[in-house]
Amino acid sequence: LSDLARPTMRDVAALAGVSLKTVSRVVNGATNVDPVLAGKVRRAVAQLNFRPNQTASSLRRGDGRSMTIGLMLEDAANPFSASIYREVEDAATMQGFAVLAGSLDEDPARERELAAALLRRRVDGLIIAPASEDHSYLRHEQELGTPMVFIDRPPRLLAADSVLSDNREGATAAVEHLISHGHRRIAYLGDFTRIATAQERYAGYASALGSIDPELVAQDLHTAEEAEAACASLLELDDPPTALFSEQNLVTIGCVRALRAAGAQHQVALAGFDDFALADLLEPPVTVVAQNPAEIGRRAAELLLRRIDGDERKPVATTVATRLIERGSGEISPPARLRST
Amino acid sequence: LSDLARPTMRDVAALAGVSLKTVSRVVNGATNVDPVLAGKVRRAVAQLNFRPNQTASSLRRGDGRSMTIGLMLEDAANPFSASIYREVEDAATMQGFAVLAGSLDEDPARERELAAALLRRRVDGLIIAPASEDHSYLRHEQELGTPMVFIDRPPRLLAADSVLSDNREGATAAVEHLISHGHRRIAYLGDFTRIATAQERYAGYASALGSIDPELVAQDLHTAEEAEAACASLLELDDPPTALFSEQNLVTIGCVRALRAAGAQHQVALAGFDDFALADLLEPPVTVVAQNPAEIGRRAAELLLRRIDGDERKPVATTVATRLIERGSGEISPPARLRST
DNA sequence: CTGTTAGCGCTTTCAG
DNA sequence: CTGAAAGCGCTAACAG
Repeated sequence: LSDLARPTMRDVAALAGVSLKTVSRVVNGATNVDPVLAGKVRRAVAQLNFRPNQTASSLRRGDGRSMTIGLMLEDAANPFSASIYREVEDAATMQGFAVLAGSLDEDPARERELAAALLRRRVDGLIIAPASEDHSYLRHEQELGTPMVFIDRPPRLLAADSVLSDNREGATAAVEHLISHGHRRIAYLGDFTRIATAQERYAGYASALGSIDPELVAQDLHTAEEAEAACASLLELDDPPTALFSEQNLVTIGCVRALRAAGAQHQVALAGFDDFALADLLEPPVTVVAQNPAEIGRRAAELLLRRIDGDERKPVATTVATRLIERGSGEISPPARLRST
Repeated sequence: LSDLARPTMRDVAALAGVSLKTVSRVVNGATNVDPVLAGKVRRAVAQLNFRPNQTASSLRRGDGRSMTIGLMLEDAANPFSASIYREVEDAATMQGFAVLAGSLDEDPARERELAAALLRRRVDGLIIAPASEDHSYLRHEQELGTPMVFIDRPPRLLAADSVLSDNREGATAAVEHLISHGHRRIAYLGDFTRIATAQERYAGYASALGSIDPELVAQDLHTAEEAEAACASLLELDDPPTALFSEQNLVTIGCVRALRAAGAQHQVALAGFDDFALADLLEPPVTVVAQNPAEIGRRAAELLLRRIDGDERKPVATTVATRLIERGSGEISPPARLRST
């Protein structure tokens, strides 16, 4: 790997026998250039394998755009984040933007570090699935004109755009579905209570149920293993739940495992928040409230790009509907003696 | 969103009453600065909310590093790519690099466009899961000193580092496993024959089997739906296969569906290349040859970062082992009358 | 230890 | 339609 010097516009200009500015015009597709000179320039570009340095260009350019947007995800490896990533990428690419992304792993410190890293690189806008509960540290940046759209969870202590699932509504729908099948003892299994979406989904569970038996509530479950253990305990109660509402993907999977280990997968009903691959191939197939991460990603990207384009309306809060998908596990009835209605 | 001017080092220098260069020194953590002046500078930085412009810095800086690497994936939304992404991100972040990624969707044109977009942004290196079969277009860039590591599929017409699964070996192991359980009529279901990994895995299948019945080979299946249809046809043959070897994730899932639709999931054996979530929760659980995408991502990132650091050894080809995971579907025996050995 | 000068690669004036 | 000069925000090189 010899370190030759990378050709610059200067080199192209010299080879083509024109001025630097003419090269700049041709490279940027200006129309008012003598076709003869333009031809010479293009030939020189090809011969030298010249690649414009977009970072230098954006430094000098009037609008100062880097043509790059920042995307802060919970974890790029999880399917929810990954499908948001993909939609954002597609929308961005279509308009010539590249995507600089990173994962937060529920760590507020990581959120601030990543934001700083992206901002040092002068991204033109930010899409944030936040881990922290205080976004005031972004206010100055926002005032400087960097637009930001929050996804999955709302901004706190900052007025900004958001694109969120209707978490409360979706949870209520799932629990009401279980109630309509005759269940009264419905357990809640969910993630960290400090997570905004978990709070909302718990609120939806609570409001559908009216009164809550604290014995049936297991919170702060963050992995499938934790959920499996918690679920196993619930099933061993003297008066066990006849149905489970699981607040999150990994928790749902933990429940599936625990039910199966107890041989109860056809006795105890299960409805989970968030869909997952192959849910329809499990036995029984798993009933879920599906979010629409692709739609969230698309809407967020479109909104951000409009903001970058100069849209200065006040912040908008967009809600993306959830959808109950009945597959079997949520339509199991309780034992006859325990049936309500 | 008022468009105030973003503070620059000049502004910080003016407020702190020092020279621009002193600010630069403090911001870059130089030690040889009078603590009193450094304090003034830090106060000014905080007061103005100054953020260094890394793109300007890298323009001037000696090494010209953008502290950004480019990552070209098959599809950021699929779990294999997503887990590579995550490992690369972690390795990059640890050394202060950011990741600019994009998806190729098996489109060679998209590969070239994305490479160009990343190179315009002066990424310091490239990790490429290629879609094309000719990478000579990158030679000039490589000679200019941009290191590149190919993953999942090898570079073509270009000498470069690579980190690949042992596709052939893994396929052979899977098919030999089926043979050891008494199967002789083993079908192959796989993706586009132009994809290098599919070629390797087919070669592994062929070499394990010795002789091939073309009736049992279904290729160019790219979606679960196509695979399901192809699998259904195979099951309806006069002399149907007693076992299936599936070359790829989505194909495996198509097979699972087809087997289930035919009620044959406990009669016909199935071994798939590439693991997937919940494979162990299906009925029967699916036997696979697992790749190790995390390991591929980690190795590729480490290698690339070493190259960026100046390592100029000649290209190395790294192989990451696969692992046969016996879960049940691959251990089904053929009907007695058809049993070999 | 600090400041001045030059200039990274490019685009913006603004004059020819 | 073209080019020369200036400068984006920052750091290298050198002088004080």
